Amino acid sequence: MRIALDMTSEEPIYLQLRNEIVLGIGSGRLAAGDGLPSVRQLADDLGINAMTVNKTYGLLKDQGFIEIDRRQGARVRVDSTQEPHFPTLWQKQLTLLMAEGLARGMTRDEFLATFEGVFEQLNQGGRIG
Amino acid sequence: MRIALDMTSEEPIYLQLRNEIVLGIGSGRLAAGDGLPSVRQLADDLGINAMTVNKTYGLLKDQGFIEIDRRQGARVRVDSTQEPHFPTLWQKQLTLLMAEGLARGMTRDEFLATFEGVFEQLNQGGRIG
DNA sequence: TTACCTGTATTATGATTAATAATACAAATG
DNA sequence: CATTTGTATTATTAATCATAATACAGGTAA
Repeated sequence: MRIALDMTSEEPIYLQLRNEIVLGIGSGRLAAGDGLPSVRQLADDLGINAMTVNKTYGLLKDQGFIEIDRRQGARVRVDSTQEPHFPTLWQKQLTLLMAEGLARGMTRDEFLATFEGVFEQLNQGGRIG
Repeated sequence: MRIALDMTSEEPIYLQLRNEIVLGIGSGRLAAGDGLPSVRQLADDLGINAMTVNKTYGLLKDQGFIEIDRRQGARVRVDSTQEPHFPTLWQKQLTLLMAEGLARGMTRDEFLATFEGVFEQLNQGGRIG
């Protein structure tokens, strides 16, 4: 899976990496059970420190997206669903995002159109099989 | 307008404040042309430093949500729309958010329902007149 | 067993950011 | 002329980010 990091961004590297992996899972490019590279391997590929990757993996584990097995490494969880207050947080983020859109003058139709477009995009990203 | 800050949050105060104001604008509780409190006034009310409020106002100005007039203070912009690469950024954020939802097992219908709910909530928040 | 590769913990360092505090200043209002 | 606006400056404290160099426990495979 291709991962692009912006070293000039003010967004921390470990967060960028976390987001890229979540995007991979959400789009299906990373399927449940798929293994992730080892922290050293991925750090080498991306040209960053292994502890930074480790921080990302720890975060993804805490957030329930992956599970970590000694020796086997990190794998995408089969049931990423069970996070207690996820719905509340998610809705809060959506509220802020939509408020920003409304403040910019977006209409309900524009919301729906963008929504549909993103959904399509994510659904096409998956693998066949 | 009521503003609640969480001093224990890891989200910076100036960002929390920025988000609260954007929520105010998006929901219509703050209408175009409305004046915001002075930096010192708001800082006093919230029990934070005036320079922190100033940082928030500067950010909101840079992002096109408010305009700042010496002596008159800060006012909500009438045309918050004209920000060049806003649509791209907005879509990127929505993509990440929806990917997170998909990874959690959310369905298309759940997306739409939540979306409608948040839209309603924001539209009811506005003022009459 | 031995050698290797997992994630992880530790300690240190340098750079940046967040928040506060105490002033000070230009500009506009009353 | 006194007041209030946003803003700039300087300093300080605390926290975060990223790196580096190791080291360790625990599985795996030669």
